[in-house]
Amino acid sequence: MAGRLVVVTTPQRVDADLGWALGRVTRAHLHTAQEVLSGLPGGPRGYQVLAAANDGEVSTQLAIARMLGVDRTVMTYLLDELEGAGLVERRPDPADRRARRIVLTAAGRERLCDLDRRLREAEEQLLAPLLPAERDTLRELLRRLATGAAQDGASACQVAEEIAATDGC
Amino acid sequence: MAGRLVVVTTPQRVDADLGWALGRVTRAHLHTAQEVLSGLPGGPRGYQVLAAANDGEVSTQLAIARMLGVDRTVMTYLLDELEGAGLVERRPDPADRRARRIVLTAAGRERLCDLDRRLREAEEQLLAPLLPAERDTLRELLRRLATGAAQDGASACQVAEEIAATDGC
DNA sequence: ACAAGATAGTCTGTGAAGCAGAACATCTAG
DNA sequence: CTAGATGTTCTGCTTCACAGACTATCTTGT
Repeated sequence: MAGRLVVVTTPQRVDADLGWALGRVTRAHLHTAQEVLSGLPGGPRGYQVLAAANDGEVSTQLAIARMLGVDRTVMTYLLDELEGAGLVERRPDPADRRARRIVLTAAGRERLCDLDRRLREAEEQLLAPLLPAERDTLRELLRRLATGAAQDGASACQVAEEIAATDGC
Repeated sequence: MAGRLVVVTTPQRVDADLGWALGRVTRAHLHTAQEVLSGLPGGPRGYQVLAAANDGEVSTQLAIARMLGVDRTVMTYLLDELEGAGLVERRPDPADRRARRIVLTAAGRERLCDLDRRLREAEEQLLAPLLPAERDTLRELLRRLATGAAQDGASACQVAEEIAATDGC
């Protein structure tokens, strides 16, 4: 209200709400992802389980569940389906016989690799309204937020561009 | 597979997945929002309905439903609750007697204003891992993605900083 | 002016999805 | 060796949102 010399943008407008934008983008992403991942057991979450299991650092069911933010009881039937499709295996953890290590089968790795590529394409289409550099910035900012990591040196606007050229697979 | 000379970053790691980051951040935001909005009928979505109805441009139930990405049948009981709490009113649309215009009551505007402020604080805490400028960049990028708008001139990294100083209410 | 189809809102049923809680096996600490 | 914590699975329940039908109104074509 005070007469500051300010463009009067964003006073309680929905499209200024972070929650609204997040929800909308997430929903849109989920939608495109579901098309790409329609055949995969568990859909988008099935993919995330594959990806989580693939990078090895987290591999027990509970660790994956926590990383993906799903209930542990959900992991059970998610993995049932993925295992049934021959994409992952539940191996006894040698260090802790209560736990199961989730490892990808050869088919699983192959499938993941393929999906990864197609997902990337779909995402780029989703991010079309942004400039290429901005897309990388967004990815990087979201990644850092999701991991809870603070900036490690340079600003994201620069960092993002350095990440660009990777091949996948 | 082919021996390209490439830094082997981000080969199918979960935390490189846009969907994963989006889901995680959205979930975190929803969680903090739910604390702030615990008393509000409809929770976070109740807030979004208030915000959508407040900016006037979209005001019929269906328009709001589409903007928020909820089913029209859900709007009915969402609005029932908000109306029951005396925060909004359903007024007949003079131009179309099928439609209802959703308008905020005085109490609704006041409530929205208060929630808006507290939500902002909570969000800033959520965005703590990012630098202040990066937070604005993220907000701006997400907003543009959500509205589907392409960049209108300057890059977001600059644009965001110009938006900063607004008062709300 | 009238009929036919589209659209806004509401209501009812149904199906799915996920969580709480218990059960079982195993680990860790005292 | 006991007591409590932790990983996984299973059962039951609640919740929630979607499909579909229904009414009222708008729109279009003839």
